[in-house]
Order: sequence, then structure tokens, then C-alpha cells
Amino acid sequence: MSENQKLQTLRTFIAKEGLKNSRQREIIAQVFFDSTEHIKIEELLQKVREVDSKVSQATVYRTMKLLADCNLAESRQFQDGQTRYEVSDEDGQHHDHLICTKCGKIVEFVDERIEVLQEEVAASYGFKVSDHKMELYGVCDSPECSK
Amino acid sequence: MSENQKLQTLRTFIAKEGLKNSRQREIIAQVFFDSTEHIKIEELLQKVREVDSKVSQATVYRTMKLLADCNLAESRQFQDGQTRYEVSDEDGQHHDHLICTKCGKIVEFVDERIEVLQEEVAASYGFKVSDHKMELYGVCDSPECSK
DNA sequence: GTCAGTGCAAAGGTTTTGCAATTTA
DNA sequence: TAAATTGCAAAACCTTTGCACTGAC
Repeated sequence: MSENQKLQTLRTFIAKEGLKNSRQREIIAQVFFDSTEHIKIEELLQKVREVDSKVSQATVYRTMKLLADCNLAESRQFQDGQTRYEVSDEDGQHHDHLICTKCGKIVEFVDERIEVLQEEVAASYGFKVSDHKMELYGVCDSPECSK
Repeated sequence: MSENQKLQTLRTFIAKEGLKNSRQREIIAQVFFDSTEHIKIEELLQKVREVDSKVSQATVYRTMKLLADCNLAESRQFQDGQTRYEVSDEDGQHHDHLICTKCGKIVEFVDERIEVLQEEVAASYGFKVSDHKMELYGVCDSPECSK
């Protein structure tokens, strides 16, 4: 899904819900869709303010909740106490994370075999899975981290 | 590992690090080791105060950090913004969580096949896994949740 | 013109910290 | 006795909210 299609999805959602669009929402959404993965509100605000220095933090928080509501963003909490948002995968496909505990690098991955086993295990406990989070913490292979 | 062995591990750690033990630490550790899984600081404080009503919240926070340092406790963040602690698995074996999004029930599980695949996937990205978190969200099979 | 969105600042909730007093080794 | 721990309250964080004002439809 292109950035424009995402913007369109947002506009449609806003209209459908009887909400109103705004300059700020367009800016925030655009900056977010164009951002690196796992962006923090603070980082997002900073980038947004390069476009319009008057946008408030509260608006960024509110807009990210809106984007999450229309499934264009997903919130994640790693372990630094700050909520991060990432652009949703268009096709509903999940991805998980490998996180280097030394340099903080985050790599995304998907493994279909694991996904299948997750469903299977959940079913054996009577659960129907709707979502999941998997984070693998370890040391990456950069010279500094792996030595 | 019995509760007493855990207490002993804590005492040894304290001694080794040149720290000092205290009545409060013993109470907190004991209550924690004896607690249900995934306890919140607030719940822990409440239980601790049934033993000694004067113990402060700050001491509970500090003690839990200490227990995490000596690998007797692990912190987890689900999605309610509160840190929860759980008693570490004695043998280093991990368990993961199934969380019912309707009733909040949390079930623990281990699946060796998934663990193996995790290592494998990580290795393919040059990572050496030291830890992981996996949470499956879904609906459990209680009559109310599954209907 | 109406009603939603914004910005600001204040309030909320959780966790951390500075410091004097206390307790441990 | 020296040094770590405690309790308290204040501070530090991140996030949410109330409200008057602005802007979209």
C-alpha cells in the first residue's frame, strides 16, 4: 500500500466516523508513514515540527491513537517505557523483532513456521489467537557487539 | 529451587556485592517468591504491608530491581503501562504467555519446537539469542469469552 | 454556524531520586 | 562506626485531559 493509499484510507476513516480532517493530521500521518520503524512520539513530534513548528505533542498523541484505530499504525512497548509506533503491515502479516541488547539495533523478521506453531499451541490451550508479539533479545553480529 | 534456596541466593548476592540485608528485603522477597505470577508493584506492596505496614513503595521498587539483578525476578510489560514481575524459572527455561483479551486470563506455556526455531531464525540474522518474550493475544475458551 | 480539532498547561499515573534518619555489618 | 537502606516527599517521566480558541465541513 502506497503512502497515498494510506492517506486515503485515513481520510475515508475520518469521513466515515463523522470526524474532521486537519492540516496537523495530514502532516503527522505523512511524516509517520515516511518514518523509520518503531518511532517514538518524541521523535515523531520533532520531525513533524520541521514541517510545522507549532504542532503540539498532544495532537501527535491523539493522532497516533487515531491511526491505530484505523489500523494504519500499531503501538509497541519495548522496555524503555516509551510507546513506539510502527506502520502497519498492509496485508495483515505480522512481523516480529530481534533486538540487540548491546547496540539497540532492531531487525524485523517473519517466520511462517513459528506462526503456525503459535496457532497450534494456542489451540491446545483453547485459545484463538488474534494477535501476538515476539521479541528475541540477544547480541547482533556487528564487530563491537559480538566480540 | 525452593523458596529458601531463593532467599539464600539473594543473601549470597547481597554479601558478594558488599550490600547489606534488611528486614524489608527479606519480607519483600519472601512475599514475592510466594506470590502469583505477574504481580504488580502495587499488589506486592499491599501484600508486603500485611506483614509490615510501614514498608514504603520506594523500597519495593528498589528491592524488585535488586531481585532482577540477581536473576530471581523478571520484569514484564504487558499493555497496561504497569511493570509486572514474575519469579524466574529456576532452570533458565523460558515460558511464554497466552493472554485472553476478553477476561485478561494469562496462561503460561513452553513449546520447545518454537524455542528451537527462534534460535534458528536469530542465527540466520547473525544474532545470538539470550532472552525472548512471546505473547499470544486471543480469546480463551471460557463460555463468556468464546461466545 | 456547528461541532470537532488544536494548543496549552495542568493533571494523572508510574517510577525514580535526594536526603535526613535508621539500621546493618 | 562507617556505609548501606529506608521512608518520605518531591521530582521525573510519559501520557491524558479540560478548556478556550480555531478551523473544517
